[in-house]
Amino acid sequence: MLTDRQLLVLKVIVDDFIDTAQPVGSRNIAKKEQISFSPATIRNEMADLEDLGYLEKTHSSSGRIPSEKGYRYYVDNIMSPLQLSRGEVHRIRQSFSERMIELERVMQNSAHILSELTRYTTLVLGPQVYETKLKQLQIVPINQQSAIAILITDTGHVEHRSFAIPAELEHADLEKTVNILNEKLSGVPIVYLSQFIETEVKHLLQKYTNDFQKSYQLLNQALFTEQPTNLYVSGKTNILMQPEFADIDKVRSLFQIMESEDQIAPILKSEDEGLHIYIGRENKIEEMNNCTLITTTYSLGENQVGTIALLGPTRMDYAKAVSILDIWSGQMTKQLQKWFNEQ
Amino acid sequence: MLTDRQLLVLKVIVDDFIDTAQPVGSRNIAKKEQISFSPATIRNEMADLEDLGYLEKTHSSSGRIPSEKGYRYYVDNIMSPLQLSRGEVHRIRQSFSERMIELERVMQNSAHILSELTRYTTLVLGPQVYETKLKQLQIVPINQQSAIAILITDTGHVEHRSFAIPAELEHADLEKTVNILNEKLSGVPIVYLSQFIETEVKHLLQKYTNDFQKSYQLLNQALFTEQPTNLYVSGKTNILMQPEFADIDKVRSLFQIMESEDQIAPILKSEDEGLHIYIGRENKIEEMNNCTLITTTYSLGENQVGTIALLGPTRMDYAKAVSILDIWSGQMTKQLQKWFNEQ
DNA sequence: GTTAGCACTCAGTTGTTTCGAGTGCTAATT
DNA sequence: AATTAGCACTCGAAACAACTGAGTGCTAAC
Repeated sequence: MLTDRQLLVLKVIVDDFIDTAQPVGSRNIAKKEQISFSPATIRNEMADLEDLGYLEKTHSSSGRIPSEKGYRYYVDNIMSPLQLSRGEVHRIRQSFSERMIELERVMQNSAHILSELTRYTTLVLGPQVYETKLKQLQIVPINQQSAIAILITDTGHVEHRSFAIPAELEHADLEKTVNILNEKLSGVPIVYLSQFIETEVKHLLQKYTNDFQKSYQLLNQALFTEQPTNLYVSGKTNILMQPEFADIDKVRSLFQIMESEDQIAPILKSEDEGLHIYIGRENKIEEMNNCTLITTTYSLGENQVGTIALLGPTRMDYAKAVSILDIWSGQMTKQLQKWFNEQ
Repeated sequence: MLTDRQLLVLKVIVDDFIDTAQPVGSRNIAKKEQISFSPATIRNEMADLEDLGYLEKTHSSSGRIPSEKGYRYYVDNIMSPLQLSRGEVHRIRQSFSERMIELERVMQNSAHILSELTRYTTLVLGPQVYETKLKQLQIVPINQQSAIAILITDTGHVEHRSFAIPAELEHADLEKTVNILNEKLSGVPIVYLSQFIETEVKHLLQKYTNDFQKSYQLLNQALFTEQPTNLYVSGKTNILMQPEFADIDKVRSLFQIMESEDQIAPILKSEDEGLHIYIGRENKIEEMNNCTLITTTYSLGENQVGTIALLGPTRMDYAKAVSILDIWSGQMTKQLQKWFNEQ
């Protein structure tokens, strides 16, 4: 267990390093008002903290920087949640003020605002697709050859896709197909759609339409295209502002990671809900080993869970980042509950 | 006027520098097969080319690099269009294979493919909004409180917006309003919409709906929101691969420019159609002064013109970039014509 | 237990030297 | 008259030494 003075020294070092990105020396610590003892004393304490693994030196006669363990301790035991400014809280609230029908807009907007407030990179992962259900399907003809399908899921995902109407499909068949689809498919989980169509819809189409082949083709074009993107990244450029990314190679590899949803999505999906902090090598992606990732979840309905995360250097303003995520996820969950009940 | 030999030397230097990003010395030039004279001769030619302003030295005893004037001469008089590989042409063609209903998808897809093929950054600017006309409007109710409006313009822009249905609006009124809107608004240029509504639609609504206020509110919510994004950027990360952007500060300022549509859009809108090359300081943005921007236009209907551009270092593979843009814009214009006539 | 004092360490900066790729000029060659 | 070999010269880059200063650890005094 650390003494009070060790705690204080550790806190001052972490705070200072978060601020300046420079190793902290005993002399500078002694200058702070909170500190009432001499550099020599601090040096002794620092030596002890280093032995315990909370601090590191960049070289034998440098000041100290926090180790990953040091950050961990700071985050778990020292850090006090920051009181956000009224303006900051307002901005977060604001992003929920529009009527929420499309979850996408809210997520995109949130990503933008959070990355502006924190100056870190924001990653938002939408709710898991395998749980979402089709709520409504509309097919709007545009002209003789084409139509637009509008899909709305119970998670507020709205999507339009345009597609060609199979040539020579009779108008009556088109109408019937749409009716059948609309009636039968609402409430069906997206992942079971194709299976469900085989077992429940196919025979109806065969029975009620004149040209089954064409109707079936229509249906497939309307419903099955690529999966919608589920990951929103905002503020990538903020990474460039951090001195730890002065090296272009690091930026390059990190940017490449962030461009592929496949690599990012798994690490955002944490096992359990709530706030998680992954400091340095605690996350599994090598290119991110000098970063910290703070994730938190928001929930929509029963099991539907999405994730929002902030990515910054390990030397991150933890207090602020955590406070902002907390407020956001609280607001988000509240809003979603309200919205979910309304439906 | 340059002699044939000067032309050859200039070409070899530009080609070599495009390839290696290193100043080119007389010795290395002499080694090339195309060259049948000694380093000393080349040195004399290089000195002349430098006097004429086509070449530069990085320091007094370095090899030569092309000046902006040198690139300009190369582009205007020396460069021969590159024969693209079958695979490359195929990839470009492919991006037009889907049925085109939504211009957005095509643009996004094109941006992606071109930045992959060239390894530069691609910027696509959609057709000017002030010329586009509303082609069709559909309002699809989702539940008691909300509906989705689908707007389709004659340029193939498809957009959906969700909005709240004003409380207590009668269903009959909703239907009537939609009908009136659909009937009256198609073909109206977007920018005149609000004016047109005042003069042509307002009195109809007053006449045929019970609660004019509510209907009018509905209409405004459905039609007037932010302007859709018109600029698609792809392959920003490619910039990081260029050795001229090893300096993080340059990357930073360039990325910041590219994030704001306001700054990029004006330089993409060139006065006249066809291909344009802006080498170095020929473009007006200071942060882009060591870049080359190659733009070309595509047209849709009569006056509707969009722009696509490739952004890379001044040391760009001009021949390839130009060929690729040429092919793309040809395909695009052809497809759009076909599509436009069909409608 | 705390702190002043001091020797020691090491990154970073500055100055010096060396190396080599490249030039420009002159004189010899074709 | 055009080309080329030869050579002195230039200058960036790399390698190395000297110097500086912020910082440490240890010891002895307070």
